[in-house]
Amino acid sequence: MRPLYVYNSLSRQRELFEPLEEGHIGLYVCGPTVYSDVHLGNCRTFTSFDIIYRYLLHLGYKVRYVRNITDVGHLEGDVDVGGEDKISKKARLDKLEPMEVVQKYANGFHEMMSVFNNKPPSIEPRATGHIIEQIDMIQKILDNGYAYIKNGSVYFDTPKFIADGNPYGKLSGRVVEDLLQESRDNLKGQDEKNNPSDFALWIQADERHLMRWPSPWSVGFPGWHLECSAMSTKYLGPHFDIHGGGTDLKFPHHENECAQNLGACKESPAKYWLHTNMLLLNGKKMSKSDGNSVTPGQLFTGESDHLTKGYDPMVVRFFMLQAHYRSTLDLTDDALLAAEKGYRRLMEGYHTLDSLSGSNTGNASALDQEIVSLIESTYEDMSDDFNTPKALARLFELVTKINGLKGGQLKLADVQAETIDKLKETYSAFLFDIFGLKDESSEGDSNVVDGLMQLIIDLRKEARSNKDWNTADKIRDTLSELSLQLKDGKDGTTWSKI
RNA sequence: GGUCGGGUGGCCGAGCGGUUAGGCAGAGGUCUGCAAAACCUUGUACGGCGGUUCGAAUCCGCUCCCGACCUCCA
Repeated sequence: MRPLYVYNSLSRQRELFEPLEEGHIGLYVCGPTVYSDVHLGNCRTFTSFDIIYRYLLHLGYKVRYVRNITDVGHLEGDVDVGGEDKISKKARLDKLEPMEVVQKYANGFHEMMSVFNNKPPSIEPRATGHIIEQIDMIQKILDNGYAYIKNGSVYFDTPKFIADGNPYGKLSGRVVEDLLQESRDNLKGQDEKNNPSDFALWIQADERHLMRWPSPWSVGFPGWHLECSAMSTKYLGPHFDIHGGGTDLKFPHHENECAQNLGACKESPAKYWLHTNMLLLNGKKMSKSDGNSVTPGQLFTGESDHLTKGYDPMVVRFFMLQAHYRSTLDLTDDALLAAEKGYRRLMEGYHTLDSLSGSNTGNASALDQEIVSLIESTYEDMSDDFNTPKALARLFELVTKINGLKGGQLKLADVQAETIDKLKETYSAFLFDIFGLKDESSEGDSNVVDGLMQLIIDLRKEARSNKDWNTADKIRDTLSELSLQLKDGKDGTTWSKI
């Protein structure tokens, strides 16, 4: 298998990827909390991991991809300052059952994932379906002495954990002394926790809370950080290959996951931690409150002050591919406009390539070697921490070759038939299997429309050969008003939707 | 305030010690009844000031901006 390098947040270095078990990979990604419509930033994160997942599969690994759905335990604000469960709050405000809220937004989330052509994970566990596992894990942490009970709630004891030499702060780069110091400074009398750096594992709930379960400590609900630990352990074991999520989850969520796993199982959950960076809008973080925000829906329809038009989901996906997953990506109308054209060029390249066929079985020429080496580079770039922008650049260089072969600037006779086949295989593998793009132009057009268009094109051709420019231009202009564009080429006229 | 990341040509965005990134826009050209589209070719760059080096966008120091996290966040 081709060597793969990944940037590990834990070591802050690019490392050679070595699975714990030959040929198999356990991948856990923190999923969404389903209390409102999917955020566009979520879409970038899950699309990034979708591409990672797809590439691992393409390399031949058997991947168990676990991505949870958080349907309980995610609080707004902190427990001790009256933080309320996000799902529970939404249910109360909308007068719905919590599970109605969960179902509604989980459905919406799945639809959006499908619109972006993201593959579903192998397992999509929900927090509410794993209350028993979470209670078990809390008990283990208590048994190991890293948690304490206060008024029916259970808290993780960070000072004790640190005092025993455990690496709290390693993943997120926090300095332990600072965390403890900060804790002492901020400690106020009314806090239920012994220490502000402690976090809730189990939260006692009163009758107003809609989602409550019995536990050895109280009727309540689990803390947010715990679910991921419990579910990743259940489905991937206490130590697995890759844990992913957005970089904003590094602290405290992922740091606490590490602590919980160490506290319960004495093992750090993942060998490699991968973090995706944020999506910005016009250079700033998206935020609903100050209006700097675009929903996926608005992006597709163009109904937003930030956009001049709507964009196809595949254009958006292509746009995301143009940046590395660890870099912030700035969404602007100009950038999307550029991405739209680039995406079309890439797809056109695919169609052009499809129409080429090699017949040369002779020796490899310089051009031949150039193409083979570009193919190889595409794989190398992708294997270098999933560098999609670089791999994409190689593909565009191949487009130039493909167009040259089609246009006659390059000689098809110089390229071995075998190379053309390999090029076709690689090109389509990257476009569709790895990058997960879809060829929208070939979808949804019925035979009737195709037939009618061909008839119109034929009639116009007749008019043109009679030098009846009025008729020819009238056809062209009318179709143009219907957003149908005619393209007069050397080999006849083709059409497409604008 | 603390921690971390970043400032690359008109825009987006790779690269991170010597090589053309790539896409879009611009310019020139091919094709064409005209136009559009498509295709080909092509210019422009590394926030500022110092330093290390034969050589720096890439390393070091200072400085100025920007962003993220530190509290729910993908």
